[in-house]
Amino acid sequence: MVKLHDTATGSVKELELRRDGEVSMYVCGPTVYGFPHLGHGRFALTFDILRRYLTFCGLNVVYVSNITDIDDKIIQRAHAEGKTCDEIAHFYEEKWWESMDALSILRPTYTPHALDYVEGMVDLIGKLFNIDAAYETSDGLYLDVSKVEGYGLLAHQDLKSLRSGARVEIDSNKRSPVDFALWKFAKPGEPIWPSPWGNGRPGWHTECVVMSLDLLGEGFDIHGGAQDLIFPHHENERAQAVVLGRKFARHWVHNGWVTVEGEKMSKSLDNYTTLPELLSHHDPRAFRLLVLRSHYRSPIEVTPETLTDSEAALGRLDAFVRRVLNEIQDSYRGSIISGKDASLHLENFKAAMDNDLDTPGATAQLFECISRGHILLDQSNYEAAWSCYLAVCEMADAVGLERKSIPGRIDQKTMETIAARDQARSQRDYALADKLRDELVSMGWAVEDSPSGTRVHRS
RNA sequence: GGCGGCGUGGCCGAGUGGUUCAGGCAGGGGCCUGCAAAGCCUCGUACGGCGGUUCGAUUCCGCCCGCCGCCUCCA
Repeated sequence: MVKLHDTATGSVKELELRRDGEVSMYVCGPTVYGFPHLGHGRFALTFDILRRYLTFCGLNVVYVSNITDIDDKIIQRAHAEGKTCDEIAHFYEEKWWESMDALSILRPTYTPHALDYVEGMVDLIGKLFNIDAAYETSDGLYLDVSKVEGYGLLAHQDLKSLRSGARVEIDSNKRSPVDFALWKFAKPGEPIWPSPWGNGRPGWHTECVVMSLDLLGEGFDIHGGAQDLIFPHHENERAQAVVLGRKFARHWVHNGWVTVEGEKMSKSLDNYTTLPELLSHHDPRAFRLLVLRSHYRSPIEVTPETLTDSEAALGRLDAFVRRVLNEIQDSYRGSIISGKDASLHLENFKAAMDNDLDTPGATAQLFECISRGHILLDQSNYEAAWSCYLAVCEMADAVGLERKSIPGRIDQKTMETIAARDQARSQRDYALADKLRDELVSMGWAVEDSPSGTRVHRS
Protein backbone atom coordinates (compact mmCIF):
# COMPACT_ATOMS: atom_id res chain seq x y z
CA MET A 1 0.00 0.00 0.00
CA VAL A 2 1.24 3.45 -0.90
CA LYS A 3 2.49 5.71 1.86
CA LEU A 4 3.05 9.41 1.30
CA HIS A 5 4.24 12.34 3.33
CA ASP A 6 1.34 14.56 4.34
CA THR A 7 2.13 18.21 4.92
CA ALA A 8 -0.86 18.65 7.22
CA THR A 9 0.41 16.11 9.74
CA GLY A 10 4.07 16.39 8.87
CA SER A 11 4.37 12.64 8.69
CA VAL A 12 4.42 9.80 6.22
CA LYS A 13 1.10 8.04 6.28
CA GLU A 14 -0.84 5.51 4.31
CA LEU A 15 -2.84 6.93 1.45
CA GLU A 16 -6.44 6.41 2.48
CA LEU A 17 -8.73 6.84 -0.47
CA ARG A 18 -12.16 8.37 -0.49
CA ARG A 19 -13.39 5.61 -2.78
CA ASP A 20 -11.78 2.23 -3.29
CA GLY A 21 -9.88 1.94 -6.50
CA GLU A 22 -10.05 5.60 -7.42
CA VAL A 23 -7.64 8.43 -6.69
CA SER A 24 -8.69 12.00 -7.15
CA MET A 25 -5.85 14.47 -7.27
CA TYR A 26 -5.56 18.18 -7.82
CA VAL A 27 -2.20 19.74 -8.63
CA CYS A 28 -1.79 23.48 -8.85
CA GLY A 29 -0.75 24.39 -12.36
CA PRO A 30 1.06 27.40 -13.78
CA THR A 31 0.13 31.02 -14.11
CA VAL A 32 0.75 31.56 -17.79
CA TYR A 33 2.70 34.78 -18.00
CA GLY A 34 6.12 33.51 -19.09
CA PHE A 35 8.02 30.52 -20.38
CA PRO A 36 7.90 27.52 -18.08
CA HIS A 37 11.10 27.02 -16.15
CA LEU A 38 12.85 24.12 -14.46
CA GLY A 39 10.82 24.56 -11.30
CA HIS A 40 7.60 24.07 -13.22
CA GLY A 41 9.16 21.08 -14.89
CA ARG A 42 10.02 19.53 -11.59
CA PHE A 43 6.57 19.70 -10.07
CA ALA A 44 4.99 18.53 -13.30
CA LEU A 45 7.37 15.58 -13.49
CA THR A 46 6.98 14.74 -9.81
CA PHE A 47 3.22 14.54 -9.99
CA ASP A 48 3.29 12.83 -13.37
CA ILE A 49 5.43 10.15 -11.75
CA LEU A 50 3.03 9.87 -8.80
CA ARG A 51 0.08 9.69 -11.13
CA ARG A 52 1.67 7.04 -13.32
CA TYR A 53 2.71 4.97 -10.36
CA LEU A 54 -0.77 5.04 -8.84
CA THR A 55 -2.14 4.01 -12.22
CA PHE A 56 0.47 1.26 -12.37
CA CYS A 57 -0.87 0.08 -9.00
CA GLY A 58 -4.22 -0.51 -10.65
CA LEU A 59 -5.94 2.63 -9.42
CA ASN A 60 -8.11 4.81 -11.58
CA VAL A 61 -6.58 8.24 -11.29
CA VAL A 62 -8.54 11.40 -11.95
CA TYR A 63 -5.92 14.10 -12.30
CA VAL A 64 -6.88 17.73 -12.35
CA SER A 65 -4.38 20.52 -12.97
CA ASN A 66 -5.40 24.06 -13.67
CA ILE A 67 -4.20 26.93 -15.79
CA THR A 68 -4.31 30.32 -14.11
CA ASP A 69 -5.15 32.67 -16.94
CA ILE A 70 -5.99 35.78 -14.98
CA ASP A 71 -3.59 37.26 -12.47
CA ASP A 72 -1.69 40.45 -11.63
CA LYS A 73 1.40 39.08 -13.36
CA ILE A 74 -0.49 38.52 -16.58
CA ILE A 75 -1.90 42.02 -16.46
CA GLN A 76 1.58 43.46 -15.91
CA ARG A 77 2.99 41.47 -18.77
CA ALA A 78 0.19 42.50 -21.09
CA HIS A 79 0.76 46.14 -20.27
CA ALA A 80 4.49 45.79 -20.77
CA GLU A 81 4.10 44.17 -24.16
CA GLY A 82 1.12 46.14 -25.35
CA LYS A 83 -0.98 43.01 -25.70
CA THR A 84 -4.19 41.79 -24.20
CA CYS A 85 -4.24 39.47 -21.23
CA ASP A 86 -5.84 36.80 -23.39
CA GLU A 87 -3.03 37.01 -25.92
CA ILE A 88 -0.41 36.62 -23.20
CA ALA A 89 -2.22 33.75 -21.54
CA HIS A 90 -2.90 31.86 -24.75
CA PHE A 91 0.66 32.24 -26.00
CA TYR A 92 2.27 31.00 -22.81
CA GLU A 93 -0.25 28.26 -22.28
CA GLU A 94 0.74 26.90 -25.68
CA LYS A 95 4.39 27.04 -24.65
CA TRP A 96 3.47 25.24 -21.46
CA TRP A 97 1.94 22.29 -23.25
CA GLU A 98 4.80 22.10 -25.74
CA SER A 99 7.23 21.63 -22.87
CA MET A 100 4.95 19.20 -21.04
CA ASP A 101 4.59 17.05 -24.15
CA ALA A 102 8.33 17.11 -24.77
CA LEU A 103 8.89 15.85 -21.22
CA SER A 104 6.32 13.06 -21.77
CA ILE A 105 4.11 14.40 -19.04
CA LEU A 106 0.63 13.00 -19.45
CA ARG A 107 -2.11 15.53 -20.01
CA PRO A 108 -4.39 15.96 -16.99
CA THR A 109 -7.80 14.34 -17.03
CA TYR A 110 -9.20 17.86 -16.65
CA THR A 111 -7.50 21.21 -17.16
CA PRO A 112 -9.77 23.90 -15.75
CA HIS A 113 -9.06 27.52 -16.59
CA ALA A 114 -9.65 30.16 -13.94
CA LEU A 115 -11.52 32.39 -16.36
CA ASP A 116 -14.11 29.69 -16.93
CA TYR A 117 -14.86 29.67 -13.22
CA VAL A 118 -15.30 33.34 -12.37
CA GLU A 119 -19.01 32.92 -11.76
CA GLY A 120 -18.38 30.03 -9.43
CA MET A 121 -15.83 32.10 -7.59
CA VAL A 122 -18.23 35.01 -7.19
CA ASP A 123 -20.74 32.53 -5.86
CA LEU A 124 -18.30 31.13 -3.31
CA ILE A 125 -17.16 34.59 -2.21
CA GLY A 126 -20.83 35.49 -1.71
CA LYS A 127 -21.26 32.55 0.60
CA LEU A 128 -18.20 33.56 2.59
CA PHE A 129 -19.60 37.07 2.82
CA ASN A 130 -23.00 35.82 3.95
CA ILE A 131 -21.59 33.89 6.85
CA ASP A 132 -19.53 36.90 7.84
CA ALA A 133 -16.20 35.21 7.07
CA ALA A 134 -15.43 37.85 4.47
CA TYR A 135 -15.53 41.64 4.64
CA GLU A 136 -15.31 44.48 2.19
CA THR A 137 -12.71 47.25 2.09
CA SER A 138 -12.07 50.07 -0.33
CA ASP A 139 -10.05 47.88 -2.66
CA GLY A 140 -11.73 44.51 -2.43
CA LEU A 141 -13.10 41.65 -0.39
CA TYR A 142 -10.99 39.80 2.14
CA LEU A 143 -11.25 36.63 4.09
CA ASP A 144 -11.14 37.07 7.82
CA VAL A 145 -8.84 34.22 8.74
CA SER A 146 -9.66 34.49 12.42
CA LYS A 147 -12.98 32.84 11.49
CA VAL A 148 -11.17 29.77 10.19
CA GLU A 149 -10.85 26.76 12.40
CA GLY A 150 -7.24 25.62 12.47
CA TYR A 151 -5.80 28.31 10.26
CA GLY A 152 -2.07 27.62 10.02
CA LEU A 153 -2.46 23.84 9.76
CA LEU A 154 -0.24 23.58 6.71
CA ALA A 155 2.17 26.32 7.73
CA HIS A 156 2.51 24.60 11.12
CA GLN A 157 2.20 27.95 12.79
CA ASP A 158 -0.60 29.42 14.82
CA LEU A 159 -2.33 32.59 13.82
CA LYS A 160 -0.48 34.65 16.37
CA SER A 161 2.99 33.76 15.14
CA LEU A 162 1.93 34.13 11.54
CA ARG A 163 0.66 37.57 12.35
CA SER A 164 3.79 38.61 14.22
CA GLY A 165 6.04 37.45 11.43
CA ALA A 166 4.06 39.08 8.69
CA ARG A 167 6.42 40.98 6.44
CA VAL A 168 3.68 42.60 4.47
CA GLU A 169 3.11 46.22 5.19
CA ILE A 170 0.16 46.67 7.42
CA ASP A 171 -2.72 47.57 5.19
CA SER A 172 -4.99 49.72 7.27
CA ASN A 173 -7.94 48.41 5.29
CA LYS A 174 -7.37 44.87 6.40
CA ARG A 175 -8.37 43.68 9.83
CA SER A 176 -5.27 41.54 9.99
CA PRO A 177 -2.16 41.37 7.82
CA VAL A 178 -2.83 37.69 7.35
CA ASP A 179 -6.25 38.20 5.75
CA PHE A 180 -6.15 37.67 2.02
CA ALA A 181 -7.93 39.04 -1.02
CA LEU A 182 -10.90 37.15 -2.42
CA TRP A 183 -11.95 39.80 -4.89
CA LYS A 184 -9.96 42.76 -6.14
CA PHE A 185 -11.76 45.85 -7.35
CA ALA A 186 -10.56 46.92 -10.77
CA LYS A 187 -8.19 49.78 -11.24
CA PRO A 188 -8.33 51.71 -14.52
CA GLY A 189 -7.10 49.68 -17.48
CA GLU A 190 -7.56 46.32 -15.81
CA PRO A 191 -9.84 43.59 -17.11
CA ILE A 192 -13.09 43.32 -15.20
CA TRP A 193 -15.78 40.85 -14.30
CA PRO A 194 -19.01 41.78 -12.59
CA SER A 195 -19.83 40.95 -9.00
CA PRO A 196 -22.46 42.08 -6.49
CA TRP A 197 -19.76 44.21 -4.81
CA GLY A 198 -18.50 45.86 -7.95
CA ASN A 199 -16.42 45.10 -10.99
CA GLY A 200 -13.11 43.43 -10.47
CA ARG A 201 -11.34 40.11 -10.59
CA PRO A 202 -10.94 37.14 -8.31
CA GLY A 203 -7.95 36.62 -6.05
CA TRP A 204 -5.65 33.75 -6.81
CA HIS A 205 -6.53 31.59 -3.83
CA THR A 206 -10.18 31.24 -4.72
CA GLU A 207 -9.91 29.60 -8.12
CA CYS A 208 -8.33 26.36 -6.94
CA VAL A 209 -10.96 25.79 -4.23
CA VAL A 210 -13.77 26.28 -6.67
CA MET A 211 -12.27 24.18 -9.45
CA SER A 212 -11.08 21.33 -7.26
CA LEU A 213 -14.39 21.00 -5.47
CA ASP A 214 -16.33 21.31 -8.71
CA LEU A 215 -14.37 18.66 -10.60
CA LEU A 216 -13.41 16.31 -7.80
CA GLY A 217 -15.98 16.96 -5.11
CA GLU A 218 -15.55 17.25 -1.37
CA GLY A 219 -12.90 15.26 0.42
CA PHE A 220 -10.85 14.51 -2.65
CA ASP A 221 -7.73 12.47 -2.09
CA ILE A 222 -4.59 14.41 -2.90
CA HIS A 223 -3.81 18.06 -3.26
CA GLY A 224 -0.34 18.66 -4.61
CA GLY A 225 2.05 21.37 -5.60
CA ALA A 226 5.50 22.71 -4.93
CA GLN A 227 6.53 23.58 -1.40
CA ASP A 228 6.29 27.31 -1.98
CA LEU A 229 2.56 26.92 -2.41
CA ILE A 230 2.08 25.56 1.11
CA PHE A 231 1.75 29.00 2.53
CA PRO A 232 -0.16 31.05 1.79
CA HIS A 233 -1.79 29.51 -1.28
CA HIS A 234 -2.80 26.09 -0.02
CA GLU A 235 -3.43 27.34 3.48
CA ASN A 236 -5.84 29.87 2.03
CA GLU A 237 -7.56 27.41 -0.25
CA ARG A 238 -8.18 25.18 2.69
CA ALA A 239 -9.34 28.14 4.78
CA GLN A 240 -12.11 28.97 2.33
CA ALA A 241 -13.33 25.41 2.12
CA VAL A 242 -13.34 24.65 5.83
CA VAL A 243 -14.93 27.91 6.90
CA LEU A 244 -17.82 26.91 4.66
CA GLY A 245 -17.94 23.54 6.33
CA ARG A 246 -16.77 21.70 3.25
CA LYS A 247 -14.33 18.83 3.40
CA PHE A 248 -11.19 19.56 1.45
CA ALA A 249 -8.09 17.54 0.55
CA ARG A 250 -7.44 14.38 2.53
CA HIS A 251 -3.73 14.42 1.79
CA TRP A 252 -1.28 17.23 1.02
CA VAL A 253 1.76 16.41 -1.07
CA HIS A 254 4.48 18.96 -1.80
CA ASN A 255 7.65 18.68 -3.80
CA GLY A 256 10.97 20.41 -3.14
CA TRP A 257 12.32 22.94 -5.53
CA VAL A 258 15.06 23.31 -8.02
CA THR A 259 18.11 25.08 -6.68
CA VAL A 260 20.93 26.94 -8.35
CA GLU A 261 24.19 26.74 -6.42
CA GLY A 262 22.20 26.05 -3.30
CA GLU A 263 19.66 28.80 -3.74
CA LYS A 264 16.08 28.41 -4.76
CA MET A 265 15.44 28.94 -8.45
CA SER A 266 12.84 31.62 -8.82
CA LYS A 267 11.67 34.31 -11.10
CA SER A 268 12.35 37.00 -8.55
CA LEU A 269 16.00 35.95 -8.17
CA ASP A 270 16.21 35.78 -11.95
CA ASN A 271 18.33 32.65 -11.75
CA TYR A 272 16.04 30.42 -13.72
CA THR A 273 16.46 28.33 -16.85
CA THR A 274 13.45 27.78 -19.06
CA LEU A 275 12.25 24.38 -20.14
CA PRO A 276 12.57 25.19 -23.86
CA GLU A 277 16.21 26.03 -23.16
CA LEU A 278 16.84 22.75 -21.37
CA LEU A 279 15.03 20.79 -24.03
CA SER A 280 17.14 22.27 -26.78
CA HIS A 281 20.33 20.95 -25.18
CA HIS A 282 19.40 17.69 -23.52
CA ASP A 283 17.52 14.46 -23.85
CA PRO A 284 14.16 15.26 -22.18
CA ARG A 285 14.40 11.94 -20.37
CA ALA A 286 17.51 13.21 -18.56
CA PHE A 287 15.43 15.69 -16.57
CA ARG A 288 12.96 12.98 -15.65
CA LEU A 289 15.74 10.66 -14.56
CA LEU A 290 17.32 13.46 -12.55
CA VAL A 291 14.00 13.99 -10.79
CA LEU A 292 13.69 10.25 -10.20
CA ARG A 293 17.16 9.95 -8.75
CA SER A 294 16.54 12.35 -5.92
CA HIS A 295 13.71 12.27 -3.45
CA TYR A 296 10.77 14.45 -4.41
CA ARG A 297 10.94 16.47 -1.21
CA SER A 298 14.65 17.23 -1.50
CA PRO A 299 16.05 20.13 -3.45
CA ILE A 300 17.74 19.29 -6.74
CA GLU A 301 20.42 21.00 -8.73
CA VAL A 302 19.62 20.87 -12.42
CA THR A 303 22.80 21.79 -14.25
CA PRO A 304 24.46 20.80 -17.52
CA GLU A 305 26.69 18.53 -15.41
CA THR A 306 23.92 16.70 -13.58
CA LEU A 307 21.88 16.41 -16.78
CA THR A 308 24.85 14.99 -18.68
CA ASP A 309 25.38 12.52 -15.86
CA SER A 310 21.79 11.37 -16.25
CA GLU A 311 22.18 11.11 -19.99
CA ALA A 312 25.09 8.74 -19.47
CA ALA A 313 22.91 6.63 -17.19
CA LEU A 314 20.20 6.59 -19.86
CA GLY A 315 22.81 5.23 -22.23
CA ARG A 316 23.05 2.20 -20.00
CA LEU A 317 19.30 1.68 -20.18
CA ASP A 318 19.23 2.05 -23.95
CA ALA A 319 22.25 -0.20 -24.45
CA PHE A 320 20.57 -2.95 -22.47
CA VAL A 321 17.40 -2.71 -24.50
CA ARG A 322 19.42 -2.84 -27.74
CA ARG A 323 21.36 -5.84 -26.56
CA VAL A 324 18.25 -7.74 -25.49
CA LEU A 325 16.39 -7.08 -28.71
CA ASN A 326 19.41 -8.05 -30.78
CA GLU A 327 20.41 -11.17 -28.95
CA ILE A 328 17.24 -12.79 -27.72
CA GLN A 329 15.33 -14.86 -30.25
CA ASP A 330 11.54 -14.80 -30.41
CA SER A 331 11.27 -18.27 -28.98
CA TYR A 332 12.75 -17.07 -25.70
CA ARG A 333 10.51 -14.09 -25.43
CA GLY A 334 7.85 -14.93 -22.88
CA SER A 335 4.94 -12.69 -22.11
CA ILE A 336 5.11 -12.79 -18.34
CA ILE A 337 7.87 -12.20 -15.86
CA SER A 338 9.17 -15.41 -14.41
CA GLY A 339 12.22 -16.32 -12.43
CA LYS A 340 13.61 -15.02 -9.19
CA ASP A 341 15.81 -12.23 -10.48
CA ALA A 342 13.30 -10.11 -12.31
CA SER A 343 10.54 -10.70 -9.80
CA LEU A 344 12.73 -9.69 -6.89
CA HIS A 345 13.79 -6.43 -8.50
CA LEU A 346 10.22 -5.64 -9.39
CA GLU A 347 9.09 -6.37 -5.87
CA ASN A 348 11.83 -4.16 -4.41
CA PHE A 349 10.90 -1.47 -6.86
CA LYS A 350 7.30 -1.46 -5.69
CA ALA A 351 8.31 -1.48 -2.04
CA ALA A 352 10.51 1.55 -2.66
CA MET A 353 7.81 3.44 -4.52
CA ASP A 354 5.25 2.62 -1.86
CA ASN A 355 7.57 4.11 0.73
CA ASP A 356 6.77 7.76 0.18
CA LEU A 357 7.76 7.55 -3.47
CA ASP A 358 11.37 6.52 -2.89
CA THR A 359 12.22 6.93 -6.54
CA PRO A 360 15.99 6.84 -5.93
CA GLY A 361 15.64 3.40 -4.39
CA ALA A 362 13.26 2.34 -7.12
CA THR A 363 15.62 3.55 -9.82
CA ALA A 364 18.46 1.64 -8.20
CA GLN A 365 16.37 -1.52 -8.64
CA LEU A 366 15.89 -0.74 -12.29
CA PHE A 367 19.62 -0.42 -12.82
CA GLU A 368 20.36 -3.53 -10.81
CA CYS A 369 17.91 -5.42 -12.95
CA ILE A 370 19.79 -4.21 -16.02
CA SER A 371 23.06 -5.49 -14.57
CA ARG A 372 21.46 -8.81 -13.79
CA GLY A 373 20.06 -9.01 -17.30
CA HIS A 374 23.52 -8.50 -18.81
CA ILE A 375 24.99 -11.24 -16.66
CA LEU A 376 22.20 -13.61 -17.67
CA LEU A 377 22.83 -12.79 -21.31
CA ASP A 378 26.54 -13.51 -20.83
CA GLN A 379 25.44 -16.89 -19.50
CA SER A 380 23.09 -17.42 -22.46
CA ASN A 381 20.19 -17.70 -20.04
CA TYR A 382 17.78 -16.07 -22.44
CA GLU A 383 14.48 -16.76 -20.70
CA ALA A 384 15.67 -15.19 -17.47
CA ALA A 385 17.31 -12.31 -19.31
CA TRP A 386 14.08 -11.66 -21.15
CA SER A 387 12.23 -11.55 -17.86
CA CYS A 388 14.69 -8.95 -16.63
CA TYR A 389 13.99 -6.99 -19.76
CA LEU A 390 10.24 -7.18 -19.14
CA ALA A 391 10.76 -6.08 -15.56
CA VAL A 392 12.95 -3.18 -16.66
CA CYS A 393 10.24 -2.07 -19.07
CA GLU A 394 7.58 -2.37 -16.42
CA MET A 395 9.54 -0.32 -13.91
CA ALA A 396 10.46 2.28 -16.49
CA ASP A 397 6.87 2.56 -17.68
CA ALA A 398 5.60 2.90 -14.13
CA VAL A 399 7.57 6.13 -13.80
CA GLY A 400 7.26 7.28 -17.40
CA LEU A 401 10.81 6.59 -18.51
CA GLU A 402 10.89 5.78 -22.20
CA ARG A 403 13.44 3.59 -23.93
CA LYS A 404 15.14 4.29 -27.21
CA SER A 405 14.83 0.86 -28.73
CA ILE A 406 14.59 1.75 -32.38
CA PRO A 407 17.95 2.45 -34.02
CA GLY A 408 16.44 5.04 -36.31
CA ARG A 409 15.92 4.68 -40.00
CA ILE A 410 18.98 3.15 -41.60
CA ASP A 411 19.55 4.54 -45.07
CA GLN A 412 21.00 2.76 -48.10
CA LYS A 413 24.41 4.36 -47.80
CA THR A 414 24.70 3.22 -44.18
CA MET A 415 23.57 -0.30 -45.06
CA GLU A 416 26.24 -0.49 -47.74
CA THR A 417 28.93 0.82 -45.42
CA ILE A 418 27.96 -1.73 -42.80
CA ALA A 419 28.10 -4.54 -45.35
CA ALA A 420 31.48 -3.35 -46.62
CA ARG A 421 32.85 -3.20 -43.11
CA ASP A 422 31.66 -6.70 -42.27
CA GLN A 423 33.23 -7.89 -45.51
CA ALA A 424 36.52 -6.21 -44.62
CA ARG A 425 36.47 -7.68 -41.15
CA SER A 426 35.84 -11.18 -42.42
CA GLN A 427 38.87 -10.76 -44.66
CA ARG A 428 40.88 -9.41 -41.71
CA ASP A 429 41.40 -6.14 -43.51
CA TYR A 430 41.20 -4.16 -40.29
CA ALA A 431 42.61 -0.97 -41.72
CA LEU A 432 39.68 -0.77 -44.09
CA ALA A 433 37.21 -1.89 -41.43
CA ASP A 434 38.37 0.87 -39.10
CA LYS A 435 38.15 3.41 -41.86
CA LEU A 436 34.56 2.38 -42.58
CA ARG A 437 33.75 2.52 -38.88
CA ASP A 438 35.05 6.08 -38.79
CA GLU A 439 32.83 6.87 -41.73
CA LEU A 440 29.78 5.54 -39.91
CA VAL A 441 30.68 7.54 -36.84
CA SER A 442 31.03 10.68 -38.89
CA MET A 443 27.56 10.01 -40.29
CA GLY A 444 26.27 10.22 -36.73
CA TRP A 445 26.08 6.53 -35.85
CA ALA A 446 27.39 4.78 -32.79
CA VAL A 447 28.97 1.49 -33.83
CA GLU A 448 28.96 -1.74 -31.85
CA ASP A 449 30.16 -5.14 -32.98
CA SER A 450 28.08 -8.18 -32.26
CA PRO A 451 28.32 -11.88 -33.05
CA SER A 452 26.25 -11.22 -36.14
CA GLY A 453 28.27 -8.26 -37.36
CA THR A 454 28.24 -4.47 -37.22
CA ARG A 455 25.38 -2.81 -35.43
CA VAL A 456 24.61 0.88 -35.43
CA HIS A 457 22.36 3.18 -33.50
CA ARG A 458 22.03 6.93 -33.34
CA SER A 459 24.59 8.37 -30.98
C1' G B 1 11.31 36.83 16.37
C1' G B 2 8.33 32.10 14.96
C1' C B 3 8.51 27.49 12.04
C1' G B 4 11.13 23.94 9.01
C1' G B 5 15.02 21.50 6.12
C1' C B 6 19.99 20.20 4.95
C1' G B 7 25.65 18.96 5.70
C1' U B 8 27.47 11.22 3.06
C1' G B 9 33.46 8.69 -0.58
C1' G B 10 36.22 12.73 -7.03
C1' C B 11 30.90 14.29 -8.46
C1' C B 12 25.38 13.45 -8.20
C1' G B 13 22.47 11.08 -4.65
C1' A B 14 19.82 7.19 -1.23
C1' G B 15 19.72 4.68 3.30
C1' U B 16 20.53 2.28 8.00
C1' G B 17 21.87 1.41 15.41
C1' G B 18 26.33 -3.62 14.25
C1' U B 19 29.22 -8.87 10.10
C1' U B 20 28.15 -7.99 2.74
C1' C B 21 26.14 -4.13 -0.47
C1' A B 22 22.41 1.62 -2.31
C1' G B 23 22.30 3.26 -7.43
C1' G B 24 24.36 6.43 -11.34
C1' C B 25 28.56 9.23 -13.32
C1' A B 26 33.82 9.83 -13.47
C1' G B 27 38.70 7.26 -12.39
C1' G B 28 42.51 2.82 -11.61
C1' G B 29 43.36 -2.45 -12.66
C1' G B 30 41.69 -7.01 -15.12
C1' C B 31 38.52 -10.07 -18.65
C1' C B 32 36.13 -10.04 -23.49
C1' U B 33 37.36 -7.68 -28.50
C1' G B 34 41.86 -7.73 -34.36
C1' C B 35 41.28 -2.69 -32.10
C1' A B 36 37.19 -0.20 -30.23
C1' A B 37 32.13 0.16 -28.41
C1' A B 38 28.81 -2.39 -25.31
C1' G B 39 29.27 -5.75 -21.28
C1' C B 40 31.43 -8.45 -17.03
C1' C B 41 34.90 -8.66 -12.68
C1' U B 42 37.56 -5.64 -9.33
C1' C B 43 39.62 -1.23 -6.41
C1' G B 44 38.98 3.48 -3.78
C1' U B 45 37.16 2.15 2.23
C1' A B 46 32.35 8.22 3.00
C1' C B 47 28.95 9.86 6.46
C1' G B 48 30.18 18.70 9.33
C1' G B 49 32.42 19.40 14.70
C1' C B 50 32.21 18.30 20.08
C1' G B 51 29.97 15.63 23.85
C1' G B 52 26.25 11.91 25.57
C1' U B 53 23.18 7.19 25.47
C1' U B 54 24.85 2.13 23.94
C1' C B 55 28.62 -3.73 24.14
C1' G B 56 28.52 -0.84 19.39
C1' A B 57 26.35 5.36 15.99
C1' U B 58 27.03 7.84 9.91
C1' U B 59 22.14 6.27 11.89
C1' C B 60 19.25 8.10 18.64
C1' C B 61 19.87 12.65 22.19
C1' G B 62 22.20 17.52 23.35
C1' C B 63 25.19 21.50 21.98
C1' C B 64 28.08 24.01 18.26
C1' C B 65 29.51 25.40 13.22
C1' G B 66 28.03 26.04 8.17
C1' C B 67 24.24 26.31 4.33
C1' C B 68 19.17 26.84 2.69
C1' G B 69 13.96 27.85 2.98
C1' C B 70 8.92 29.54 4.70
C1' C B 71 6.25 33.46 7.64
C1' U B 72 5.07 38.79 0.73
C1' C B 73 4.11 37.10 -5.42
C1' C B 74 6.66 32.61 -6.66
C1' A B 75 6.35 25.74 -9.05
